[in-house]
Amino acid sequence: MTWFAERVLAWHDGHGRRDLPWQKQQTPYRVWVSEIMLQQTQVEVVRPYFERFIARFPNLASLAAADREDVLRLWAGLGYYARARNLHSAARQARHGLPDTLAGLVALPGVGRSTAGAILAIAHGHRAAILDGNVKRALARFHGVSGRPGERAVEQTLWAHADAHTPSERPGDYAQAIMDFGATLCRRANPACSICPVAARCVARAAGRQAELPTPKRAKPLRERRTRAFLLIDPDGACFLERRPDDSIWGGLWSPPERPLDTDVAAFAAKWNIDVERALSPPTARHVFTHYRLLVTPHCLWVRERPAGAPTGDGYVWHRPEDGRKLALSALAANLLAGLDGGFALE
DNA sequence: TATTCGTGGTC
DNA sequence: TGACCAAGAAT
Repeated sequence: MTWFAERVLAWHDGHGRRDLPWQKQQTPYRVWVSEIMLQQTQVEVVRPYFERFIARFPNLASLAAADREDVLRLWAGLGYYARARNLHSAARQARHGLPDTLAGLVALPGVGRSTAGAILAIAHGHRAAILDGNVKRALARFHGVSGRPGERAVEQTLWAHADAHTPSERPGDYAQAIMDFGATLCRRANPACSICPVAARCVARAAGRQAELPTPKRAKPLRERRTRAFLLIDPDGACFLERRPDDSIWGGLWSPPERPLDTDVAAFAAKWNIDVERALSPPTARHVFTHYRLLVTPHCLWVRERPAGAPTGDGYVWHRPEDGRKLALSALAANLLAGLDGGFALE
């Protein structure tokens, strides 16, 4: 075992997080679900979603037998909904048991090399490397790897370091140790070098380059999309929703209909002023109803404020040009139900 | 290789 | 408070 792995593992044994929900019964199914939820998502955000999901779908068979709608409902609010769609699809593909090889796991939708490695190491005890954002940051600093992760050469170098440090003893514990180490000590900002178990041989630490590594992505210009939301409210205050296409944002979830700015409002209203489905608890539930009044968001801008390279960041925000007030679309319908001004939150 | 996908944490 | 990004994968 390398000095680095030994030190990180020892640190985790004494100070790491070892009582997380998915660390209790480390079955392939539970590890798989947790690793998918944890993609680009912090531990404390995942925790309640994991508990609810496992309570409802305790094993592979129950998930495979579930309706996709129910899977998405449990995922609502967690983001990156392709993960839920892929998870459900993969459960049906592997209905009789998850693969226990790298190639078999990577063949499942939503499972890449790093997630497959985590499942193999944690659930099966195989010597498999992982390379998530935490590991990239820790290894880039420890070995002084310059260059943006994303460049082929940098990626290859980091994978090589990750593999070299992965021990044949306790590979699952090491996988969780190195991720926890990156998340809690070798943080992006304010790394805890003073108590770091590997600071003595850290290249970045010796050179005072902790803040420079890993090399940050290039900042990119803002983009903007303009669309219009159609908010149909029935006499009870329920809001009409429709299911979004899988390949769009919030794919598979329910939201107020979204159309181009030049959409014919009258035609749209005529089309929907019949029996349609409504939702009492947007954006996922459906009910049948008949009469709606149509509210059209006034010159709403659907603005992508995030710089590309920083995934979604400030998110998708509805702006009202008159006063600049803004609100996430996910809260728009809820505010309409509450009788707030045009769906925009009031101070 | 670059973009897209989301919500919330952090400074 | 806006900017950046987190237990990545798909396209």
